[in-house]
Amino acid sequence: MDFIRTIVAEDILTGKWNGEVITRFPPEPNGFLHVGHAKSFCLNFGIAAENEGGCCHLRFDDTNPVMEEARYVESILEDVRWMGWSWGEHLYYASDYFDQMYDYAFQLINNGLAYVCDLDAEQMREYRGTLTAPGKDSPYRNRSIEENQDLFRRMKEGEFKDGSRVLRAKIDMSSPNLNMRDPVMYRILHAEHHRTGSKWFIYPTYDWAHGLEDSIEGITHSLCTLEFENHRPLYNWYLDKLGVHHPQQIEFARLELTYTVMSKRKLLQLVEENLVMGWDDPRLPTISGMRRRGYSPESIREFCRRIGINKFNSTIDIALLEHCVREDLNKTSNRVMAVLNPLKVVIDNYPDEEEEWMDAVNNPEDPEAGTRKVPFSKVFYIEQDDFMEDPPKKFFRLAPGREVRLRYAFFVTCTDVVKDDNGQIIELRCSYDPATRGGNAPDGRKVKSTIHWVSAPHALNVEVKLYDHLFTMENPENTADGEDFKSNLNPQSLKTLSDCMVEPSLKEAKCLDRFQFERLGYFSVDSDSTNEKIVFNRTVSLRDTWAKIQKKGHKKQN
RNA sequence: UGGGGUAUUGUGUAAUGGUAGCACAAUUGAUUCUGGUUCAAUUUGUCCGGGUUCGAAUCCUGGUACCCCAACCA
Repeated sequence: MDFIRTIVAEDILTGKWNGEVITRFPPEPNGFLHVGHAKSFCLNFGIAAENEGGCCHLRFDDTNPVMEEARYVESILEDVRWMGWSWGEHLYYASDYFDQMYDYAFQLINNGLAYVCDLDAEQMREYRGTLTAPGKDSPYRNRSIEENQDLFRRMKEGEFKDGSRVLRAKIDMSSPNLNMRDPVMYRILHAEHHRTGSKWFIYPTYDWAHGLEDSIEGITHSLCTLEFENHRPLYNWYLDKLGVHHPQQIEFARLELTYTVMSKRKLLQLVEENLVMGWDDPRLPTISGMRRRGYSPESIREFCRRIGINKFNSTIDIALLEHCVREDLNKTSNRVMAVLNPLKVVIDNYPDEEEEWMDAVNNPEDPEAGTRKVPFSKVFYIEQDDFMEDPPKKFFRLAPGREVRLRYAFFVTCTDVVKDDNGQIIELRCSYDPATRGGNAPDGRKVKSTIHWVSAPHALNVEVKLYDHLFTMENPENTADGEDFKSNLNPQSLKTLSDCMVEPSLKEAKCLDRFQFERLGYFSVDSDSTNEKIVFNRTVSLRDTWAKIQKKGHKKQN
């Protein structure tokens, strides 16, 4: 149990909130959700679900109309729902509280705790002081309550230009916590809001609004990330001065992952500069990207559970995410045979027009998944990597004179290698043993390897997209002088294979369907698929000990 | 530099004064009609220095390192 759940459990035991647990997930609709957000909403919805009567609100923190768009609201709703969480009746928008917040602000003005300040942004920075030096009081700090009331009302009416005035809390310009040095509560913004339209000319800042949103909704445990720890005294101040419900804020560390970036700002940059295909690019750690790539919600939730919750920055190895998705997909996805880089094979002693339908197990991890028939014929494809003319010691697959098993079919022996004028291998000739039908030899002889295959006349031609890490560096921020994170983009992160062969059972595959291509990895049908051509995304490869052996071999040679 | 946080194997995370455990990664072996899965095993750790105690990752004390804060972003 993590430290936050421990606190919640204690609070229930002591009856701190009358045993209630009300959490919330408060995204700003200024971008798509990523797996870091998943950590947060799995925590919030998770805690609510684990406690009887608990509930978790989904609230859009839409206080800055210049950054926010309705389409982001849509995507966030879809992503949270897809991840398996439901907010029930509890869908809220900060913008629904704008009137209430305005009243609260007036309350502070009436009590001499807030004032309208005419300093511009640069002047305000000068007056704020530095980390070590205290700030100076604004010359407008001691306006009369009446003048503040009048000015603030006129700010709301839209009388003043953007940036000309703000409403500030009157706290302490010499506080060692810079957030307490008379922070801005309202700024003038003549901007169209995606929900309130042109009703407002002033918008609350996050610091003013956020605590109020939690308070209005009766949140008990307000869970947020570490950087807001410094803001907690300010939220406390607002809530105490207003005398309203005061949730308990608890901070935890953001998720960081190796080989990727996790800030909405950077993701936006990649999208806007067309360095990726969009917010749902399968290489991105966005929920929509991971969905498109073939990740299951279950695997992402399991990942979020395993990484834990803490109070210090840490970077999780992306291998853990990959492990979680393999673990889930191994149990749930049906096996099929697909050849990514085809090499034609002809069996000389197999009848020309013959076709046989072999029994294949759909999922050895799940007997319920049943079996299917896979067509076999004289000409088929195998993986180029499954043949070597001059194999090293540890290579177990097909080679001249060697016998291997074709999965669910026959034992075949390579008898000849056909090459083109350039010496490239273009075809293999084999003989087969009819007695091994189904894949077992009656005499009990063994082969070192079983390889997959796809019958040529029955094959479906498809496109496959292979993905690698988006960045070449574990930490993309680790850059040479004068470069930014984009200089670490991996030019090999997407590899498109347009001439792959898959077994005919895949003809009916629908968008987002997941499969294991035997011996290769997990693949999912991409939204770019057409009636003419199915496109598959590789979600993640299978663990590949042969690749490791090869790598080691290379290292030894070099 | 003022303030607020945090330090446990390569990476993450447990242990709340009593054998430093688990997962991922790595390595080895067994099983296997997927070089997959499964199973078994191995390697590596309490930021540093003092103190209290029979006993300290945990308590005290002094250091060190890292993160956050000087947007009218969230």
